[in-house]
Amino acid sequence: MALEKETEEKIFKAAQTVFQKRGFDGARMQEIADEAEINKSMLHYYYRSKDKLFQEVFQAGVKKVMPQLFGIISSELSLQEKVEKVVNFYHDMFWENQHLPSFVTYEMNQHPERFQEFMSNMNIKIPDVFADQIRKEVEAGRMADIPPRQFLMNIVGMSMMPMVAKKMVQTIFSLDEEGYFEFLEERRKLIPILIFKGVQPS
Amino acid sequence: MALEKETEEKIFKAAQTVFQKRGFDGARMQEIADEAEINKSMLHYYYRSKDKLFQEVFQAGVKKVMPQLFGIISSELSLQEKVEKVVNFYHDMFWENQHLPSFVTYEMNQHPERFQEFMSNMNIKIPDVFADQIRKEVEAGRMADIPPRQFLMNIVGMSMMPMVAKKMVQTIFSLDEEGYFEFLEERRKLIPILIFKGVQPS
DNA sequence: AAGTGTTTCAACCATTTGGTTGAATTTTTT
DNA sequence: AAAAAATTCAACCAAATGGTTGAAACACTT
Repeated sequence: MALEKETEEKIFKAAQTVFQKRGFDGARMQEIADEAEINKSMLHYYYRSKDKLFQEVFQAGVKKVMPQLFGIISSELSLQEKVEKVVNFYHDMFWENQHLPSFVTYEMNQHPERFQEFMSNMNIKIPDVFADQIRKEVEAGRMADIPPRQFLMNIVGMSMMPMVAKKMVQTIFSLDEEGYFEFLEERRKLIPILIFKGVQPS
Repeated sequence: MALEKETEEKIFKAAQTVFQKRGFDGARMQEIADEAEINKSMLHYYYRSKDKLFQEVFQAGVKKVMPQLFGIISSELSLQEKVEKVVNFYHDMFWENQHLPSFVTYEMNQHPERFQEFMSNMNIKIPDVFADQIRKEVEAGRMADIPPRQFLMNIVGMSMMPMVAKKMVQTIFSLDEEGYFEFLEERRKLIPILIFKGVQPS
């Protein structure tokens, strides 16, 4: 039982590594087996097919991102704190899972049908508390009128884009690994300021 | 000779459609042939291999995006006008090439080596005129101090992210095709305002 | 009309790939 | 110690896939 769980986990982690790096179409079962240091037979012993293994990896990926995001914006924190928390969450998560943002984004485009149901099952919608918070700021004249979905898109776009387009950013700005990380740390501080100044009333 | 060019172009356009939609690994030569309404033999008659065909499609994709972007920010327009032009360029280009932003971004991550040289050959770096423009605004106290690369990243991130993550945006915000397009048109107007308010001096 | 390049078609090939099988070995449970 | 489960290995299979070939039909140029 101890070994059993270990192996299943080894396989799963290897699958995460390979799928997130290569995508579904680019991933090879043999590479997953090698990465897990087991043989191909074991893959099918624990997970019946590539498809099934992929689904679990993908869903785990979505679960690692979405609940946290919606957890933060559904909380009772101030808007300011929410923005900072979301930005920090994306940046922290990215160090541990460099390919995750790109992976989830891309595979979601490739197989939307399969996962829209799965997404609806989780509580994926802009929470009232978040929309209300923005409306209140607008009515108090402390914020320009902006649709909550656009406000959210600003935060996510500003944070995720440089992660999803890592190699593009590195190439255009001539950044090695270290320079790229500095670039992201620079952004981490800048984004909340930008977001709020950006919606000041004019 | 007339037919020759036509066929080569039919193949190329079909390859664009299929590669941009499915990615290199997901694309099938047979599907490209079907899309072009010719048979597989012709693909190899004009383009020797999948790899070669892909390279041309990818490079054409990069060329459709990068020179325009850098053309705009290298021009003699005001900062304000540049931002508006870039945002409009991304939004206009996207209607015609819905998969292009996602395609270029993703494939660049998958095969960075192959294309970094190609990118250097084009004049891909932040032009002095753009950096100077920002520096001047900062020194005049009309703008908060912000690294030019971050300023550029803001524009591109705000514009491209909802395109690259189309299905994610649609799912989270419950948008059908029409609602999604409205969402993007809403953004087209919002982004320049946000960008400039965001960097106002405090 | 002859010759050249283009296009089709169908068959073919080698390789890759996801998946299977079954026997042998090791580990865990009872 | 016996039974059950986990693991390995190597061989195997069928389907998919990128690519090739060669002959026949067609189009275009000269």
